Amino acid sequence: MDTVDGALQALRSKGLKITPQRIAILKVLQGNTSHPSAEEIYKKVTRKHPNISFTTIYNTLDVLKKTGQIRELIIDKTRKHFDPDLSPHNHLICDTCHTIFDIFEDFSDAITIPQSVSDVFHVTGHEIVFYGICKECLQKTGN
Amino acid sequence: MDTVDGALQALRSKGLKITPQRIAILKVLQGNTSHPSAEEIYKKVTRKHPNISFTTIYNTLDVLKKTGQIRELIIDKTRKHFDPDLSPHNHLICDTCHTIFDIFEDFSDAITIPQSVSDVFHVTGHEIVFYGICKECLQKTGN
DNA sequence: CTGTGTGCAAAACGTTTGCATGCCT
DNA sequence: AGGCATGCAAACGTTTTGCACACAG
Repeated sequence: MDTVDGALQALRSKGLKITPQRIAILKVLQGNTSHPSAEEIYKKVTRKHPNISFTTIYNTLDVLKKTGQIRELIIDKTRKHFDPDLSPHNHLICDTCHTIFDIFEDFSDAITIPQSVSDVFHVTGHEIVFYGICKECLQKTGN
Repeated sequence: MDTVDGALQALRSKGLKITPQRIAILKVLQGNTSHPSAEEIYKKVTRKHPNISFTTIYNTLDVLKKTGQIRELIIDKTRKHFDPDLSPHNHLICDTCHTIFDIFEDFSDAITIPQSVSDVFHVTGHEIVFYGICKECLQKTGN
């Protein structure tokens, strides 16, 4: 997604409804580069919207995913993460603190599927995940 | 891991114990290219070892992971999968049936971390996951 | 004999569901 | 008015934990 307004229009155009809860969730997501989990979104939304439920968070994330406005990341063993940045990019995840970072380098030139594979599998996309340790954790651990 | 015997020796050399349950689990894993989940391993082991518990499955998988004999795949939203093949390779996952396939093409030439990234993150490995639909599901869905 | 491994049951965890009510359009 | 959205509580599936007992070394 780009802007809250754009996202709202996308919802409206599909007959979906604009609610204060959805607006609040979209505000948290807009420009968010922290790859939040449902719980992180819940916590932030709760600050200004104390009565919101997890059901609504999950429902809205599902709607946004299905309308192609956010991406679900399968990177973390323990929970799902969401990324409002739809531009093609990849991720680094710290083995220690589990923070997810963006990497905008383009590797797509080399990622070509050989004929032998495309014969038996229709590839629609790919995701590269880098594992390692972030600077902060390196310093804490006494490199 | 390569062979059951090799894996057992690796355990022994670390003061860990060889039990019938561990042997049974290793037999299921040896040469297994189906990227089984804990439950799939449990089901297979149960055939010859009806009293084994899930605790032992998880415990053994954890031990094998920590001794570097199997790899845990973070690919599937709903459960963990394990891969005894430690050779560098990547995976395809079918969006429909969630089967995981291997792809042995080497993309590493192009996957170079730029200085700007390695300054703030120490990369130890990476994994490329391809998404799409496998041949079987394509045919069922009426392509 | 020591301590690691096992199996059971219960708990924990993130996520999903059923349902009555609420509210956007 | 109609139907989608909300919030609650309960259910779900996977994984983890506490504990007493068993057994490999």
